[in-house]
Amino acid sequence: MMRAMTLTAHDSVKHRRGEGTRDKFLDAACALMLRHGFNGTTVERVLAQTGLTKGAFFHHFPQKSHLALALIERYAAEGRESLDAAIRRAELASDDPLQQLLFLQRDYIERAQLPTPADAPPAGCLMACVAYEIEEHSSQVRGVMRESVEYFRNVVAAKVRYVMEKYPPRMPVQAEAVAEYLYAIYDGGLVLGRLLAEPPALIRQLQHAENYLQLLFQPTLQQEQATS
Amino acid sequence: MMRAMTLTAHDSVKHRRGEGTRDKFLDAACALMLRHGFNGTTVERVLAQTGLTKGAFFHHFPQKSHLALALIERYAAEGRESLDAAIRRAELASDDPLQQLLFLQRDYIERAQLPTPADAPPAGCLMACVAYEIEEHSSQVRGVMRESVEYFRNVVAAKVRYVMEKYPPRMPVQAEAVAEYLYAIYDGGLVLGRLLAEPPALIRQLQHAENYLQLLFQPTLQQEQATS
Amino acid sequence: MMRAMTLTAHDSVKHRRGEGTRDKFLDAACALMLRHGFNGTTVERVLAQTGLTKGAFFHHFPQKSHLALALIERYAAEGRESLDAAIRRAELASDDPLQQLLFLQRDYIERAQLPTPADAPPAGCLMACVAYEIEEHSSQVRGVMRESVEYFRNVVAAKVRYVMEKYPPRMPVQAEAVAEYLYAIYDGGLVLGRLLAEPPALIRQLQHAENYLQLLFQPTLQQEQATS
Amino acid sequence: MMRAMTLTAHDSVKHRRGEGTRDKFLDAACALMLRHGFNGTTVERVLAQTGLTKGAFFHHFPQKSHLALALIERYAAEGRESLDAAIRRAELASDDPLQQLLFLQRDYIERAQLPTPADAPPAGCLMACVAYEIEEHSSQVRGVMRESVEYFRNVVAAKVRYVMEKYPPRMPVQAEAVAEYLYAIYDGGLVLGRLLAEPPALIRQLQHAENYLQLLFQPTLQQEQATS
DNA sequence: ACTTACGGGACTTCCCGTTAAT
DNA sequence: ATTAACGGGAAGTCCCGTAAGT
Repeated sequence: MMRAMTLTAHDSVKHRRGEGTRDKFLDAACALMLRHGFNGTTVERVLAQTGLTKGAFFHHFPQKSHLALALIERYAAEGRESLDAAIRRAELASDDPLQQLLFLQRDYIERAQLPTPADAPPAGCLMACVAYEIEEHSSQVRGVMRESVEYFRNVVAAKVRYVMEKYPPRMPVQAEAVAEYLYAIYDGGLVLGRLLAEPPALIRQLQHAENYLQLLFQPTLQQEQATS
Repeated sequence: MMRAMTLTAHDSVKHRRGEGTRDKFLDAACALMLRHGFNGTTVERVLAQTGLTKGAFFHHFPQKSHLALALIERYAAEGRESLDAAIRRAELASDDPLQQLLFLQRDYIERAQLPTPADAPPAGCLMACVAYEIEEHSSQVRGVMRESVEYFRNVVAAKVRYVMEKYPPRMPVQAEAVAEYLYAIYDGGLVLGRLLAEPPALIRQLQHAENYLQLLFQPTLQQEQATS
Repeated sequence: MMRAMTLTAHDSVKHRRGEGTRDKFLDAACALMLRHGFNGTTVERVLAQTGLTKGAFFHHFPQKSHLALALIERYAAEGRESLDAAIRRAELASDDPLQQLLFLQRDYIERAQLPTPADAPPAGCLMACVAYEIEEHSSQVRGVMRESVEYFRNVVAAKVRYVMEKYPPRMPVQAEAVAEYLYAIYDGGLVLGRLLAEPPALIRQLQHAENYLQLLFQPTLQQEQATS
Repeated sequence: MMRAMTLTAHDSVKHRRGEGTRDKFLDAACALMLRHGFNGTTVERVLAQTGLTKGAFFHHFPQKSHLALALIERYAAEGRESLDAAIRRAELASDDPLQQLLFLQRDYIERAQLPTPADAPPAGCLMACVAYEIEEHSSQVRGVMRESVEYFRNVVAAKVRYVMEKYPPRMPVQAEAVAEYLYAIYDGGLVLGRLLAEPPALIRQLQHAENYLQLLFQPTLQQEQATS
């Protein structure tokens, strides 16, 4: 969640022989998951997508559940990196915490607007996908997902706290809850985009979240914002 | 979405022989879907839950996909009824469109707070569940889902338009987008509740949505609201 | 075997209520058998063809095997009647036994040449059909089939014996074997017609059989015959 | 058709791992087909016969229909080889085309007389078997069958043409039709053997076919032949 | 590291047959 | 006599996983 769906190959410098194969599996499985869910992503389908063979698959993932875990771990790591990078960009752009927070939100909006290849799977959150087949997965997978959300919440909540110190909110809110909310509206927007078969629905939700941040914290609220 | 998960038996007055059986299947399948997803909801599991037999299942649902369609159709119908009833309650409670809208939102919050049986599946939206296995499902299922969201959006947007006529929004917004937003934050909250394994997370999101409505439309904004 | 495939309704005078239904089942099952074999003729397919329901089927045939038996018995009875009628026609046409035998064979050829409706199943012998799934059937069914062949053989062999008394065969043959042979070439022709997807193949075989009878018995063999 | 049922193992010199398994399936399936037909030849029965597993079966035949095709293709290939070998033997035995043709026919008769193991399925033609469940099979299977018959017809017709050049037939016939006839009487004899539950019935039909060839072509017809 | 053959079980589908009701 | 709901099991397909081989 909260970052553009990037299925592009990793840029790891050192490729042990076979690392590429493993990533091919992860890339294919990720795309299939967003189309068919986890149980619908059969090993055979992954093999068909990659052109590799069963032996190769089970060499890298002794159990299919290992694939799910690796997928979620990679997805969580990408999410953290994506957040950290966006925070850095925001902090470079302004010294004011509110401007940084708004910059962060706009950054996510912009990335959500990037064009996607025609054959890309419908936009979606791999974790939400797993969350809706939750009892098919191990507690380890659930742990990674929870920690991933908590990481986002903690990092963003820290920023929100700075904002709240400087800009008293118009309504009583908690920093963690605001951070969570930004996560929730992103995932909610993705679901809505799928239900309506209309990916831009996500953008509209993210803009409401930006509105909310401004209404909550912006002291002088003139009509300087543009909304679609 | 946007309503408590009600798996209670139907109260239709007169059952043709076999209607009860069909509903038993739907009830069990609904609960299983929210735990395992559609592919994880094997017919065998449904039979184990209901104590019925394969013959009975196949009699009512010649293909397993027919179960998915029936499930989604029933869920959509319940959602519409739930919305219509909540709208009626809101209109009885006040004559002011903004108060009605806020009442509606609080109504959903209260229903989300109702205690659930210990063996209930984790809170979730059946449509979101299907949306994350989207390519396993027919276009008919997708159509029912889209129409269901559109119904919610249209009904709520009508109400929002009345609000906007009387209470000019502090930021430029569109009625449909606001209605959509209420849907999205509900589904996003459900996903978040699952990712954190913490169902009350949904409540916090719904309250932010209420905040947003107030900040947008309420002319005199004092500190009378409660936050968790 | 050895008669045109007649699937037309029976002309029984007295129809007890339900007799029509039973015959509908038999007609539909007969056509399906010649397309799909016995195991491929599922009860559901018969129901789809007839528009009747399962209860009606099992009312008339407590087991599916009863259908097979009824089918074979009806087919055997029709075969006997068909033979008896052809024999009568032959005996009316000439007093000479050889001419009668040749008339009989030409009668079968003519009936095999009758046009068939476009939606008729490919020409075939219901008994051959059953014979190729032989171990799926009861000994009772096998008995009816054997007796049916024996009836044909005995009736025709009697005629062949008269021929042999008057016209000593050019090669030593037995009356029963000649009768059998006429049966065999008919069924072989049907198989060939199916293998080549070319129904007229049957006619060519029947004409060879006629040739054989002439070569065996005809004292003065001039070139009065026409062959295709 | 027109050759003894040989289910003996292939004598290919070098087996890739797994070829033996595939042939085991084909051998077992062939025997079961002749007893139960294709639909009666369940995969489970094949497994019971071979002692192999479902996984192995599905590995070699992704669909059951692929088994049918493989079976028919192997059967057709064996039929061609069998015919070619018999033709070679006939051409070694005599220089006279008529003697060769008669030798060929007697060759088939002799092979049909070979004793069969007690547990062998009733004599039958795999193609006739499929032909009587024709609509259960793909057009590819039908094509292989038609080509198989055409091969036999063309090869034998070529020989018959030589005979006709040297020995003008007593009745006007076509070479192709005579070749077809030899095929038809073989398959008809097999059906008759099954209907009478009396395998030797086939031999009697084949001898009539031999008679026919002699009556048609043999210039001086003495009583040197033996009949059963 | 990667391949092919295989093992074996689960799942959907299909089918024969029964039963309660009319 | 005929229907719909249902029972229950078998069939074909699919799929995860193993293992021997290269």
